[in-house]
Amino acid sequence: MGVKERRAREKEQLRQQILLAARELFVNEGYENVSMRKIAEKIEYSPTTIYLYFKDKADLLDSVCKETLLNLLNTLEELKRDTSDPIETLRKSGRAYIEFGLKHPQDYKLTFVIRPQFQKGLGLDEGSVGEKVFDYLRGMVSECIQQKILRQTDVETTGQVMWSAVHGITLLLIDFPDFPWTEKDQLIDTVIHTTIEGLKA
Amino acid sequence: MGVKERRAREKEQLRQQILLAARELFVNEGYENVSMRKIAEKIEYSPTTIYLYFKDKADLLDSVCKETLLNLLNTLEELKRDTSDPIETLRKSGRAYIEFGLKHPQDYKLTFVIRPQFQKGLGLDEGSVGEKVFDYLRGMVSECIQQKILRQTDVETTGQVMWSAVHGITLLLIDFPDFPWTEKDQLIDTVIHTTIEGLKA
DNA sequence: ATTGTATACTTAACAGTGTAAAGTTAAAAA
DNA sequence: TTTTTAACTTTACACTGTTAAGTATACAAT
Repeated sequence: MGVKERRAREKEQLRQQILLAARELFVNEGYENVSMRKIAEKIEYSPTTIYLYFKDKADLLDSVCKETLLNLLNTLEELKRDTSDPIETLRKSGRAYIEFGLKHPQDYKLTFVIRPQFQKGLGLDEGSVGEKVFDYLRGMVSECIQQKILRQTDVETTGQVMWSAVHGITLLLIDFPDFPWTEKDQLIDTVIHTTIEGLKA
Repeated sequence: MGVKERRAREKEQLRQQILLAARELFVNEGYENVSMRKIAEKIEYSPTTIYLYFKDKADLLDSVCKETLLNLLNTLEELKRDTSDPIETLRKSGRAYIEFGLKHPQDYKLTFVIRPQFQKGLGLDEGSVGEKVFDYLRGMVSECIQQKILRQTDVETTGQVMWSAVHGITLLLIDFPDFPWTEKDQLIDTVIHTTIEGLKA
């Protein structure tokens, strides 16, 4: 009876092993430079074995990105408990989002730039992790508006403006590391501060 | 005597032909899905001929992006003449930038996302077109600050915040077309308005 | 205990990739 | 008319994602 369960466990284990190897390679070498054969070599299985666990390379990417989103969500949610001032929470969340991107630049690009190129269906579908991340943002913004801290415009727009701000600075800092940015921390703070102030006005 | 010049002209012509074919294919099929053989087929030359004109595929991409930046720069500079109110110019330029990105989404991604992945040296080097685009932005911001319309902080940071705002919303709108954005035009206006107001405060 | 069957994995193969090296042809220079 | 140079092509290599067919092992049924 327990045999079947053990088998299932072993299968899941290999699945995780593949996922881990894929993530490491994607992050270190870049999605395009990682071949199925490289992943296979790393886990010491034949290349085609991967196809027993994932539909194709894009599906593998998909799963890696889902994990990344989960990590991001956890990072953000840990934060929420701390303060009760909603605007402070918003500010901190913005910083945490950007720092997450800068700490895991490849994961961030994989999730928010590379993946959309392959999967038009953005992974923000109903019930997805992506949607939960945006729900988190929506909740924060909503609180700020309720407390009349932000100009009472609709929650959606406000949230989207906020997202676009942190997304923009994150990607620029990742993609153009040699650009003569002003001091990084100060720049990030200014972006967040500017956006929030602008949303108040 | 004129022979050599005619030859040079013909060479340049083929170079342009390759560039045109590459751009069209990149834009329509995506950089990764375009092979040197496809480009060659389009111009009716053998694949390796391209290598007589461009170092490799990345170099081809490089040249395409340079053109894109030139187009962007022209679009922006045509705009500057119109108004004398610097803040209005800034607002219009922001809109123009975003609209350029949305009108040519593939070109935009090629230039600001794909290319940096291959060429670490961002094409914002001294004397480059990329630098000129940022110079344009710097100039506008500088005027606004001189007229004390924007909070007197340093020009660089202000410009970078502005860039990050327009870059962010542009990429999000391109990459997540199925996301439930609020009305697009209004969202874009809000992003620009928010950022500028935030920079004033 | 022996047979049949499903499961997990591998081998072989296909059509395609970027690109280097060598070969070809035709025009210009000597 | 011969030699040199320039423009282009052919061939080839090592690699890619992925499909189809093959194999071996563990389980179930007789």
